[in-house]
Formats: sequence, C-alpha cells, structure tokens
Amino acid sequence: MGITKTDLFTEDQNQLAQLAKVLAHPARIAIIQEVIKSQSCVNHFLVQELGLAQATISQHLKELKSAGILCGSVEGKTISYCINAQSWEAIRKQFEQLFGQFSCSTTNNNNPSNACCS
Amino acid sequence: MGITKTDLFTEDQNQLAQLAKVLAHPARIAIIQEVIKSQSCVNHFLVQELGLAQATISQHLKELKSAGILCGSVEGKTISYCINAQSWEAIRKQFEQLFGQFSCSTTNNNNPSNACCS
DNA sequence: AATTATTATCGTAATATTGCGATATAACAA
DNA sequence: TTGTTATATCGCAATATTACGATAATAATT
Repeated sequence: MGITKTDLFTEDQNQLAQLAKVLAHPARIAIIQEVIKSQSCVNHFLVQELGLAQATISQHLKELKSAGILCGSVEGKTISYCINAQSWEAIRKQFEQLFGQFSCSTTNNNNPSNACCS
Repeated sequence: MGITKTDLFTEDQNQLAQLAKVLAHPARIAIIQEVIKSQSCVNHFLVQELGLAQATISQHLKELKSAGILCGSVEGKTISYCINAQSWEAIRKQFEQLFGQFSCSTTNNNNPSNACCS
C-alpha cells in the first residue's frame, strides 16, 4: 500500500522514524554537512556543490527545515540556511536514546548465550 | 523519478543515508526495541506484539538483517532474531560521527552572529 | 521600468516503499 | 504419511519519494 500504519506504534517510535526518514537521503546528509562546514549556506551554492537541480535542492531544504534540522533567514535576495542548534541537540538525543537501549555489556550480563552474532 | 543519484555523494554519505532509511519506519524501530527488550524475538511473536501481518514483519526483518542490525539463528522450526552487537556499535558510531560534526559551542566560538535559530 | 539573481512551488514522470493475501518451504508432531 | 506451525517469497495495489523543467514571486541592479 505504501502507507505506514502509524497508529500501531508509540509516539516516540513514529517520531524517531520520521527523523530517520529525513536523514535517509545522501543529498540531505550532504546539505547538512555543507551547512555545518560553511556555518551557513544558500540554495545556489548547494546547487553548485552537489550537482542537483535548484528545484531539487529547494525541496530537500524544505524537508530539512520542516524537520527542525535547518532554519533559514532571509538576507537580501538570498536565504541563508543554518543548523537549528536546539533541534539538533534534541534530535541527537533521540538517536542516542535508541542506541543506548542496547550495548554489548548488557548482553553479556543478562544473556551469556547470545551467541547468534558473535 | 524516485531514484537517488548516489554517484553525486560520498561513500560515507550514501552509507549513512542507507542506514537511516532502515530506521525510517516505526515498525522497524519497534522490532528493534522488542528484540532488545526480549534479548531475542521470533517472527510470530512480533506479529502478535505489533499487529502487522506475518508477511510484513518478515519483510521488515529481512531489511533489518541485510542492514546488519539484526541477525537470525535457526532454532528448530523458529528463527530467533537478535541484535548484531558488532554492527550495532558500528552503526551507532556512524550516527555519532554525524551528530558530532556540529555543536553549540562550535557555533558560538566561530560564528557568534549565528542567530538565525536562537 | 526593465533586467537579473535567487528561491519556492507546481506538475509530472520514474521509481521505491508499504502492506498483505496467497503460496512455497521446512521442521516437528501425531 | 498427514497435519500443524513457523517463516520466506511472490505478486499486486496503494501510496510515497525523487528529480527536474517550467513558472511564479521577490529583492537587488541597471
């Protein structure tokens, strides 16, 4: 069907999946990294750097913005995008929370026979 | 087009995006969390817990397995899935590497006028 | 005012994803 | 052997995503 049954899952699960979806495209990863490297970026710079069409970059920027990862400020006739520091930290924490749910030591302590992957 | 131009991006960017894509579905997040909570899970247990059809769970498990997040071991007529500890750590590191590229302090030091998000 | 530069949005084609019924396969049980 | 249980795979329909040309909107420049 192509439609996700969000009602079956918790708010946290849906939210994290949504965040992951925004990161699930190399162009958006690349845009994020360019923005970090240059402190801020404008659309046409990214078009030159990444080699995607202007409309495509604009679309990716829109998604990154609506996810809270970037935010843009008008500067003359350009729009300067930078990392949304507060959101960035919150998003990082959500991923850390997931990754923190499992660790090797946990496995060794509670289930020494967990040998299926070793 | 629906096709991602992977040739425009670095190996790392493509790889991280690919990993994010696997996490970009609440069912797969939920499966991961069930597997962690129960140490290991079999298909039909997840079907009961999550309320998705058996074929659907099987498909998600396949993706999680091929991404290296889970691995399965045959136990009689069931297949027991657990976290692939080594991969898990490697994947965590890739996300940490991304999130480590930006921090508030960096911003404050190098670009005090980065006020577009504050 | 007309031109130029920059970005957003619309529309569309190509492709990918999600979900599940139906079916196939394999291990065990009676 | 026949039946049961557990899982994987196939095929399909519905929906989502990706990419971009065309166009619109806005601000600066001439």
